[in-house]
Amino acid sequence: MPELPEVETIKRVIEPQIQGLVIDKVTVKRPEVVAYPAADEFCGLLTGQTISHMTRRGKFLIIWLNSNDRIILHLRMTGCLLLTPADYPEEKHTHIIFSLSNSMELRFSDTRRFGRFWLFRKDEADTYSGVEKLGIEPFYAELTAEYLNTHLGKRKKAVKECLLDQSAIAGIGNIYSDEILFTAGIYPARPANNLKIEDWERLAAVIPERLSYFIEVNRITPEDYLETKGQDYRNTPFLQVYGQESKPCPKCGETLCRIVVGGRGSVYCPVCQRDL
DNA sequence: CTCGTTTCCTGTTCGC
DNA sequence: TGCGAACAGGAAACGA
Repeated sequence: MPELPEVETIKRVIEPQIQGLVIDKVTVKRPEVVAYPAADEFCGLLTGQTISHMTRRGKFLIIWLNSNDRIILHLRMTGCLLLTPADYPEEKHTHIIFSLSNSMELRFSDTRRFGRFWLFRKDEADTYSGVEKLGIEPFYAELTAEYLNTHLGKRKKAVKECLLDQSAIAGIGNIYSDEILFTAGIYPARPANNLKIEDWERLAAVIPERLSYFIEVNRITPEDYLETKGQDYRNTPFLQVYGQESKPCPKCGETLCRIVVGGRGSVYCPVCQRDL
């Protein structure tokens, strides 16, 4: 489940290795993975194009071409991008292969097939992918207590659900919402309209701090990334609460609890994150 | 605008 | 040991 830190890691690993390469051929094995345009058109339009650079927006990756056409992709739950030699063993569930001019291949695999690709021409409006609906990037200066209070402070739903709302803040998923709320000392199921300005202030500070921390500890070399099939950089040793149910709280030693908030499993410390 | 529900998918875990 | 059921979850689509 790549969230902002993992997507940023993938960008940092892949981008330097594909810049300036030409896409010689595109093979789509699962047409439904290409959301727009039709898969054959997707292949046709990309063949022969040169890769300029990559950017990230929330959990989306954008591969820019010299023509200013752009590939947009979302990895969703199990999507994975891997740059491999052409003769490298193919991962199960590989759905798209970009054959590149240095005889390497950029491969997209996705067990659960939730991940999607879009391709937009230069100046073509993106009304499909959802990028346009995203809220602010967590590292932008606009992420202030005032912004959070204005956009989320009147909502009745749980603060955790608000953090997961991509149209408010882009890039936070289930793992890092739990981590952020733990660091901020806020109970995940607490209604957003119950938070005080001090709570929003803590969140405004903790959100970029936690995300940049996890990007930092995520650092991985291209060699290790390929070696581990793009799977083993997931911060597991650094998570304080996510997946740590019934283990002791790293701050106070109390046993961590698990509840379901908005349909998502949520782990928290009943002492450090008291319900008010 | 906001809310809850359903859908998409397969690998893993769980209960009997 | 083996089977089916439940679970995991990002985000769109839907109805209210």
